[in-house]
Amino acid sequence: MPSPKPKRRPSRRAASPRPSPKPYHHGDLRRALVDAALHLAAAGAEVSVREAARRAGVSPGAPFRHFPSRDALMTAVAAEAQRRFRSEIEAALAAAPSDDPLAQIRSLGLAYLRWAMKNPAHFEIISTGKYFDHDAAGEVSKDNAEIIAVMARLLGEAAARGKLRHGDLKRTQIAARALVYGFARMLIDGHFPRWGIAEDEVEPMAEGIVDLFIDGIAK
Amino acid sequence: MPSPKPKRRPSRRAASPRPSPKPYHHGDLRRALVDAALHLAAAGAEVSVREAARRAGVSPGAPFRHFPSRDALMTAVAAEAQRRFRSEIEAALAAAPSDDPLAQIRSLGLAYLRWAMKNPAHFEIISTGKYFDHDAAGEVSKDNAEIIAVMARLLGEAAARGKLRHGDLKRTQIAARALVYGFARMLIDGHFPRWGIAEDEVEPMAEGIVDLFIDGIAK
DNA sequence: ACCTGAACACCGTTCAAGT
DNA sequence: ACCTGAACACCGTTCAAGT
Repeated sequence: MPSPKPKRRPSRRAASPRPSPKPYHHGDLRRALVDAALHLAAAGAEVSVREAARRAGVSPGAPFRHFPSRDALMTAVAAEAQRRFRSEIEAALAAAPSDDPLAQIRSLGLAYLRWAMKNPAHFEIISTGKYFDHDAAGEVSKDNAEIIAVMARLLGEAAARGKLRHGDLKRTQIAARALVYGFARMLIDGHFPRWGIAEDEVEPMAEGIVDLFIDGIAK
Repeated sequence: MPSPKPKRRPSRRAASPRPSPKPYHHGDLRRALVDAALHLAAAGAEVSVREAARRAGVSPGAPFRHFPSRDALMTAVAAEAQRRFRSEIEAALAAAPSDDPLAQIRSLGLAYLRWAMKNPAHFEIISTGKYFDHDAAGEVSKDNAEIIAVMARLLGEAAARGKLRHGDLKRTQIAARALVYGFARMLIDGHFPRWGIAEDEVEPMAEGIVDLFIDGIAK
């Protein structure tokens, strides 16, 4: 991952000869904290408010001017990750043949798994229910609901064309989601070594289970 | 869950007239700490070494005489939970028709999901890769490997009788595990409300996806 | 308006000292 | 042999005080 280094943004107007190394007003501390948290997570570290503050060059109390709690920060981080996740999935769907719903479902599943494999820590932040207990996380829910809606539409089209063996679309959709969610989670939770699956076998296996599932539901 | 209350075991030899309310030697502090942690988790609380020590009536440093770290305590907790999980699954398998591998696989899947639904916090402790990073957790791995082996045997039998559509048994097994793991995790991570699945719809849905999957792999 | 820095109540963990 | 209790370095969070 090419880590976009902490951008020292030019101060808002005329830059003073020597830009102060620790400006009193940060400019966009909120954004800097979210970025720091994303980098911490991607590096495999625990995300702490204090460490994010350190990375942003501010005092331990400063983040609480922008987020009422650690959970609120993590919710913002999750929203950003979910946004990236969704946009990658939509790109994959756009590249798939638009007249074949099962092929589109396959693309959706593969894009889902590929993103999770490339961004395991961010996937975990999106997935785990530790933050935003209710669905107070409007943005996260919205982006997720969008993916759910796309999948529902694709399943509906497939059913309309007589391509599905099973009539209960909701059940089919939950099973599909459980499959990819479970695979991604097993990866993140470190189960594959115990299953004798080496790192370079994960991606082919991901493809394999998507195909196996689609074969199973297709008529 | 009938909480087995912290057993005040009789002091080792002749009990003094009034048993001291806070005995200096605990008897089995290790066990008491694991039990406390299991109860804390089941109650939805964070498991902390200090809180477990408090529950066991000892000082904050005492647990470290029995566990080198918090992770070591959690590993012991996970081992106990995994043991219970495995024994419930084996009971369910024993009750299923022994001459029908697909029916046994169905029983296995349902027992897996039922235990996870009844013991979400314990399932999470077993599943999450935060503790016992490698497979240093001998007991957990052994009990889990046992379940994996049973499933592999059942799939092998089903294939030998020509009951499977797909020849790649490993792939089929990973897909099956990802399905139940993902369903359990979605429950724990709190995703079902966002999917419009109420609490009393979870169990039928669990059955539904197991049946759908087995239909998909059966010939 | 935004940030500092000290403070508080929590953790995990260590270690001398007690019994 | 096992536990206490103080200590240390961390957290999240609050709040007066600074600019």
